[in-house]
Amino acid sequence: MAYRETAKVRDRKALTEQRILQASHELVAEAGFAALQMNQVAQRAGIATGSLYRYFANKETLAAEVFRQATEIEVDHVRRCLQQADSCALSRLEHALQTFAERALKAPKLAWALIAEPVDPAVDQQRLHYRLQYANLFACAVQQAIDDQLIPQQDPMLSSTAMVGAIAEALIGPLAQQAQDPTHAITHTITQFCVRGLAPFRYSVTGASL
Amino acid sequence: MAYRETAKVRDRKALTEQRILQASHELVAEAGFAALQMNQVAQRAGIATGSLYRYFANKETLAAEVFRQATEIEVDHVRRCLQQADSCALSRLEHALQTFAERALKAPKLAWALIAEPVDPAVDQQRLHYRLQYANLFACAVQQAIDDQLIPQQDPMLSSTAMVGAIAEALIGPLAQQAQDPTHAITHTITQFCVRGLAPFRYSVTGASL
DNA sequence: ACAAAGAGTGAATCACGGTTCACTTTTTCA
DNA sequence: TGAAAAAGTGAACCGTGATTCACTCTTTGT
Repeated sequence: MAYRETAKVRDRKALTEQRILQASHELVAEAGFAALQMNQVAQRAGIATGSLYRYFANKETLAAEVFRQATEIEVDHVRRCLQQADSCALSRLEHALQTFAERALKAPKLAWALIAEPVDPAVDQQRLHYRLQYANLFACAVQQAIDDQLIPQQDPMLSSTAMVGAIAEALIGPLAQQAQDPTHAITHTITQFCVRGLAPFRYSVTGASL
Repeated sequence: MAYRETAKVRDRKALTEQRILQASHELVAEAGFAALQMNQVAQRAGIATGSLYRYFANKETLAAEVFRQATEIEVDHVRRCLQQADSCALSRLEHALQTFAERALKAPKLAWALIAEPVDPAVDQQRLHYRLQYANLFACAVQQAIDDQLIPQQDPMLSSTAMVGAIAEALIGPLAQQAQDPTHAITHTITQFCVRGLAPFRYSVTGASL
């Protein structure tokens, strides 16, 4: 036996894998999973098509991993918003929604790919998994708000899903008109819509928010 | 010239075209536009693959027509709800949302295909067109409610889009758990979420709806 | 320096599904 | 009835894009 993987090789392989994932991420962010084509990925990563298959068993696996990483980042952002301990559950939720909305609006193709684009069973399963994480995060905040009697009793999961849907549709749906209003105004409006949906009785008759 | 299309032939052709559209509609309703494959359509319609092309120039055209017809039906349902003159704008809107939600929940695959599934440019353009009709209908009701001072000033189009998104996501998104609650309860809940999103100050402190 | 083992390559292959077209069948009318 | 015109057929064709594989290049330990 005259060969055993050494650190140098391991590092190079790790680097190549990173380049593959990076290239894939770029393609998806630019034009969705439909643009994730094996020789495009290879070309952008600077390797041969065949080499891809030394790193990922098949396209499904690669796509699922790209999806997983991308969603992880998004979920982390939202989680961080919800962990700030310096305000009430409802404000934190509002902040998280706003972040979610702003990030979606800044990278609409990516957001669409993660939220809605159908790909294949493996990715759809990943999507389900991370969707659950998302929904759980929001739902958890909703539950806290309920416990704190800031909003009335309701199914937190359903509300959470509805809020994600409202934001997604308004910002990246087919009718999302590009930047008629400035970014911040539009995300604020839609966030307010969501929060009001949860919490009718915390708002005064003049409609002023918390 | 020893041939000119006669009534008999015309009728038969019309019938065949109907069968093609019917078969296509079934396939889409069962598994989305991805299942709209030319030889599947032909088989279900009981004709040869080649014959399809005597009726539709290509798949794009067929898909667009299937989409158009299906959406027309849905839009009509909603329009009818909004035309009832016997109640206030907000009640009508609520009724329309409820109808939209119930129909989506009963045929989720079809709803998904019409609302979200990406197909091809021709269909996407149709989608944009009918989405606009949809949004306009809801937005019109929202505007009326604003004029009647039932809800505060807001961008009716944005609210309308958000409501459609909330319903779609909650009912047919990847997290749409099948029938945990009875149909009516779930559509009612989500409808209420939407209406509250519009109209904070019409609700009393107890959270009772109009 | 050499041989074993893995890593890298990219042209060839394969699967899938839309489209075509040479052919058959049906319809119409003189 | 016969010939023109159209309708119907389905196997062959084609483009696209994932996957394979026979080959070359690198790396490693003796």
